[in-house]
This record gives sequence, C-alpha cells and structure tokens, in this order.
Amino acid sequence: MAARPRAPVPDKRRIILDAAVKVFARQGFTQCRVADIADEAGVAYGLVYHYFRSKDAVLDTLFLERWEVMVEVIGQVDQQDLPAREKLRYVAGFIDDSYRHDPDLMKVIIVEVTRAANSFGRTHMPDIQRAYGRLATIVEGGMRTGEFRTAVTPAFAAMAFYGVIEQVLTQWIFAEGPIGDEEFDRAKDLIVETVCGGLNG
Amino acid sequence: MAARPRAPVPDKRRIILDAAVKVFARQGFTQCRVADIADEAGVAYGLVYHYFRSKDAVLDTLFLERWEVMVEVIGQVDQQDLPAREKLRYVAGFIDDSYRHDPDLMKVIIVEVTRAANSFGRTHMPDIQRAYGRLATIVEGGMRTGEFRTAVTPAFAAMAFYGVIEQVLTQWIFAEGPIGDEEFDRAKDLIVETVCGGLNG
Amino acid sequence: MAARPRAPVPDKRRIILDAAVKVFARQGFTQCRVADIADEAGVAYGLVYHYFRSKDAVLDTLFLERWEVMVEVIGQVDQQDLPAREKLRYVAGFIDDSYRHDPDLMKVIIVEVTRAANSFGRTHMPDIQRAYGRLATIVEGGMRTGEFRTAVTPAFAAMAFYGVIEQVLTQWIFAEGPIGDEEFDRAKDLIVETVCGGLNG
Amino acid sequence: MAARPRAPVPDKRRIILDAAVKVFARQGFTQCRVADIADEAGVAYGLVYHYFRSKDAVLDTLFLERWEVMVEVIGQVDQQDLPAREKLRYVAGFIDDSYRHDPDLMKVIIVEVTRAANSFGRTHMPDIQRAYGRLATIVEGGMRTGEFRTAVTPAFAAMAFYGVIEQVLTQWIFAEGPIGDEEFDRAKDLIVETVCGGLNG
DNA sequence: AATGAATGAGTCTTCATTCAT
DNA sequence: AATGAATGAAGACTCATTCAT
Repeated sequence: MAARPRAPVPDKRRIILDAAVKVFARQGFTQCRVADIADEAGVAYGLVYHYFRSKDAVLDTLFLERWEVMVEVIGQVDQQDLPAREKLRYVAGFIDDSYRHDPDLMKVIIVEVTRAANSFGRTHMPDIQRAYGRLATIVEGGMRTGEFRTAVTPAFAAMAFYGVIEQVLTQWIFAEGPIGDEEFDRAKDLIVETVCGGLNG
Repeated sequence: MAARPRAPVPDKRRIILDAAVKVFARQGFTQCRVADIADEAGVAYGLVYHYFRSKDAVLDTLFLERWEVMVEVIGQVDQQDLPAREKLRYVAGFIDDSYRHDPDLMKVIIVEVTRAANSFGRTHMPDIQRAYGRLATIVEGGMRTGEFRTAVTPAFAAMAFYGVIEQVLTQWIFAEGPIGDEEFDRAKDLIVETVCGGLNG
Repeated sequence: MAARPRAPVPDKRRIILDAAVKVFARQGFTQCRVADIADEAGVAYGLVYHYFRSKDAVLDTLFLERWEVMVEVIGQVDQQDLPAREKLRYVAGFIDDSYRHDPDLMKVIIVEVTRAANSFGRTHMPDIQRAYGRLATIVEGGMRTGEFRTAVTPAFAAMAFYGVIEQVLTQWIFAEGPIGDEEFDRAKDLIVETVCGGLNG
Repeated sequence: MAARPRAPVPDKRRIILDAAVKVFARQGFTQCRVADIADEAGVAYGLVYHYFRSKDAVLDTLFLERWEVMVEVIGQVDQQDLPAREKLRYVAGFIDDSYRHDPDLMKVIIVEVTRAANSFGRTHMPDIQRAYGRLATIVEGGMRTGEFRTAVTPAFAAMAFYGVIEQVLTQWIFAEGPIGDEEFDRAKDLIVETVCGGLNG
C-alpha cells in the first residue's frame, strides 16, 4: 500500500526555532526565558540546550538564516540588467514582503539584532555592514550610468535607504493592529520615491 | 586677593545623572549596575535611590531632559519664516550638534530609548511620536507652499527624515574612533540633500 | 493682660511617640519605615533619632510606658480587700478599658510585643513575666482564702487568664469595624466568668 | 544477600521543608535567609525556588500541612460519642502531642503564623477561624446536652480554650530547656480543668 | 534524542542609621 | 533643637546553564 505523501514533520530543532520566533516577538529576547521557548515548542527544557549552545545561539541562528538570504538577494538583484531605482525597489519590496510573510521573524531581527547596538547588533555588525556594502554597490552603479546624482556618497545613500526601511518596519512593529495589504504595497513605492525622488523633486 | 569666579558646584543629583550617562554609554543600560553609577559619581550606593525611584527612572530622566529640548526646538524652528528645507536643515543640525557636544548622552538616548522597542522605546512612544508629529508639520508647511512635492505624506516624510538621522547617529555610535568636525558639518548637508534632493535629483 | 490658660503644647518627643503608635498600628512595626513616623508626626526625619536611639527604642518606650502602668495596677488591686474574683475582674476591666480608650496603642503592644516571640516579646520577657507573677499572686491569695480551688497552680491559672484576655484583644484587633460599648462591657464579665466559673460550672 | 528494607529517601522538596522548619524555629522567619534553608537542607540555593514560589510559600506550605490535619482532627473528634469535655481534652491532647512530637514545627506555626497578626496571621485568618468554628461546635454540643453551662457563648468559649492552649505552647516555646514528659501529660489536664472546671469550681 | 531537576552567580531595592549644618 | 542628605549592609529572587538519567 503506497504511503500518501504528507507534509514533512518538522524536526524538533525547527520546532524550537519557530517557537523562539514567537516568544521573542511577543516578549522580547531579554524578557523571555528559555523555559518559555521550550513551553511554546512543547518540548522539554533541556532539549533547547541539546540543539543550541545557548539562548543567544538561538537568536543568532534565526537572524543569520534570514539575513543571509537577504544579503544574497541584494547581490543577485544587482546582477540584473535593470535601472538602479528598480533594483532598490526590488530590495525594498523583498524586505517589505518578508515582513508581510513573517512579521514575527522580521520584528525579532529588527528589534533584537539590527537595532540592538549593545548586544546582538554589535556581534552581527559585519553581517549588517555586508548588506550596506551591497546596497552601496547598487547605488554606485546608478551613479556610474548617470541615473543617480552624486550629491551624496554611495555609502551614505545606502545607509539612508536602509534607515528609511528600518523606520518603516519599526512603525509597523509598534502598530497595534495588523497591517493591510494596501499599506504593504504602497510602502515599497513610498520608500523608493522618498529616497530617489526626494521631497523637492 | 580676589576670589576667582568658579564654576558652580553641581549638586549630587546632577553628578549622578552625568555619571549615569557615562556608564550607560560605556556598558549599556542593562550591563551597568547601579553600583557602577554610584562609583562613577563618587557617591554612596544608596544616594542613587535617594534621588531616583529606580534605575529605570535615571534613564527616563536623562532621556526626557534632552528629548523635550529637542521637541521644543523643532517646534520653534517651525515658527521661523524660513523655507521648509532650511527648517529641516536646522533640525538635522541641532541633533548633529547634540551628538557632537555630548556623544555619550545621545548614544544613550538613541541606543537605550528610541531604538529599544521592547523597553524604554515603548514607554516613551508618546514622546517620540510627538517629535515625529512636529517634523510632519514642517513638511506639511513645505507642501502647502509648493516647496515640497506631495508624492509622499508628511507623516511618511517625517518618519523617513528621522530614520535617516538615526541611522547616521547609529553609524557614529558604532564607529571606533572619534568623529571629525568635517564629518559632523558634512552630515547636516548630506541628510537634507538625501531627503530633499533625492537620488534622482 | 493675663495669659489665658491653654492646653499644653505636647513636646516633639510626645508627638513622635503618638505618631509612632498610629503608624505601627496601621502598618505594623516591620512594615513601617522611620520616615513614616516622621511624616505622621510632621517632623524632620532626623528628629526621631534625636529623641530615640533607634526605631526599636521607640517601640520599647511605647510598650514600657503602658505596661508598667498595667503591672502597677495589678499590684495595687491586689492590695485591696476584695474577693480574688473581683480583683481579676478589675484587671480584666483595666485592660479592656485600655483597649477601648486607645485601641492603636494596645494593638501595638499586643501584636508587636507580647505576641512577637522572636523579637520584642523576647526582649521584654522579664516585663511580661512580672505581670504574670502579679496575677499569680492574686490567684494564690484566692486559693489561700479558699475562694479558689487548687486544681491548677497559681502560675498556670495566671497564664490561662492572661491567655484568654490576649485572645479577646486579638479578636478585636482583627475585627473589621469598631467594637461597640456593649461588647467592651460584656467582655469583662465573660473573661472572668470563663476563667473562674468554668464551662461545667 | 537480601536487601534490608530501608527508610524511603525523602525527596528534595521534603528535605527543604524539614530544613525550613529547623531554621524558622531557630532564627525566626524574618531573621532566616533563604540561603540558610538551602544550607540546612544541603541543596543549592535555587532549588528552593524550584519547589516554592517564594520564601513565604515555604511557610504557607508548612503551616497548611499541619493546620489542616488539626482542623480535620477537631472535626472527627466531634463525631465521636463522647462527653464534650472529653472531646476538648482530646483536642488539647492532640495539640500537646503535636508539640511534643515536633516542637520546631509547632513553634513555627504558633510564632510565625497564628500569633503574627501583621503577616501570616492575617493571610491565614480563614484557616484559623475554621478551627475556632469547629471548637465552638463542640462546645455548642456540650451546651445542648446540658453538660456545659450557657454562661458564655460557644464562640467565646472556643476562643478562650484556644487562647489558653496557645499560651501554654508559648510558655514552652520561651522555655530554656526541653519540656519533660510529665509536664506534657499534666498540661492536657490543666488546660481542660481550667476551662471546664473554672477557678471557683 | 529527550527530560527536568539541580546549580549558583548576579543585582536591584530597601531602609535603619549617621552626620554635617 | 532641628533638618534631610548621605551611607552601605543585607537579602529575596531570577534564570541561563549544567548534569544525571
């Protein structure tokens, strides 16, 4: 009798990571105890330590899993034959969609890592800088083709671009209710319009 | 012999606040113990609690002292008869100078409050929103006079503007050595040029 | 012009003692801080320490002031030419009236001293025993004249008599509302009736 | 070789409770630190908090464990077909034996709970009142059959009876040396003789 | 792999007491 | 006498991590 294909049972490690996202998002990394992760995952306390060296390692794993994808995406977009503005729009859209698809994970990454200057933000500085660097490369390309002005340096422009995106996500994170699809769609355009078009236009 | 005028002796409460800025900047709020503040201030442990209800209250006080000044400044700038772009430049310059003058304090405010979504950032949300609101009013004025395009809402523009500034300060905070005067001076222009001029120009 | 007689202004020391009774009764000795006493008295913090060596000394003073009167009364009653039962009734009445007249003070004495075996009860054991001794002397007299049976020792009888009184006061202390005059009046009789008459009668 | 039967190894929770009795009795609840309990039990500090929510919870547990047995016993005695006086004697004997068997535990219950009006006494008032109520029921039965006079109310008699017992235990608690068996035996009779027989007899 | 009991370092806060004025 | 700032010891509680099964 042929076994029917079924959704793969996620292994315990994955279950723990997913549970960690939930509790980190809900309570914050510091406020959450390892026991909360285990409870949310429905596994024994000690199993968290079987799969991860420490509580920190759980967050490190979550962050890197997603961040490396993002850095990779930024790199690949830059390979495409597109106007620089379209490349930035694609990046903004990717991050925007990441939040739309898994707001808890993005909340954790933003709040607990990229904005946490005294803890994980410092640890992962090289990773974060890598993303900045790739964004700067995109801007640089736009300047080389004459699409972008050279009033600011590529590095500054990249930083500003990321700063605007992070601020948008932060707004959503603080928002009470869920964000509507129209708002997600509009955000992509507003971000690019602000950074590329400027207020004076 | 005539007594030379001397700087007024700061009271103990002030000494404690100033010491707290130093240790919060150096070690981070969480990593610093109340004993560190007392030691840095050269006062007895208990005196911190004589003047402040809790460790949290020390940070609250530091934040509000400076933040209210900033909100006030933004409001007053908007009263001036100036192009909106000049108003934004003034605000950027004020924050920039705040960092130049007292980097430790600004570091604490940015890192421990405005970017700390799960702790003081949440507590002081109303204060932070008040600043956003005043920035939005400046942008709105610019749009009303036709100086600014209306491609994005005033609120979005204010948020983006603040996001860029915060990101610049964050860079400085992470930087190893001290920031040079030229960099401070240039930053004001770059921020405004980015948000107002845009990359496309 | 002749000065009119006026109520004597209580000195600060007295004011502090009276305030202490209030706050000890309200919050309990341990739960009340020295600052609470000073606040209630309307004097400066340090003045409490000008008049009293320590917080403990305040309670010691309050206790002894009243307790010595009581011991004295028990002694004097025993000098009278009265049946032993009447003597006991007088003592019960005196304590009963003490509570009626100043429930806060009696509450403090009972709760914080005579029933506090691990703190002031131990310190003032000799004082408390002195009262027991005088009660025993009364009982002993009753036995010598044949008024009382000798089924129990005078010491045991004294202890029982005091135990019943303390339990009655404890009930009042725990009671929500104020105690009515009839209850005070009846209590004196019930106490004596119980200890002298017995349940079998 | 046949394994000799051995006493079951008490679990750590029990060990902690027993250690707490010792140190509470020796130093008093307030004077004892949680570390003292852990040391006496020979376990790590944190284990106390693994089993109990707080230091208070340890005492609550100790009190209730024993008090509920006592309340139960009083209720069961009343079911027996005995003269009321015999019932009271049985209750006095049970409490007396409780002290004889485990003076530390009884000391803790009396000193730290039933006589501690401002702390645990208040918390456990309902439990204490439940015991009073059952004693009153016994007295009431004695009055209904005519065995007891109705000069005082059952509630008052119950309170007096308990007051005398508590005072006896308090004497023992304060006593320097150990109490002899004869004194324990005699106490049962003296208590009942005092409350039932009365001094006048 | 899985469990959860056991460990113990770390720190905020309280508050009685002292002291300079 | 009167004030209140200054001192610092003490202790409950948390929780990441380890470890024996």
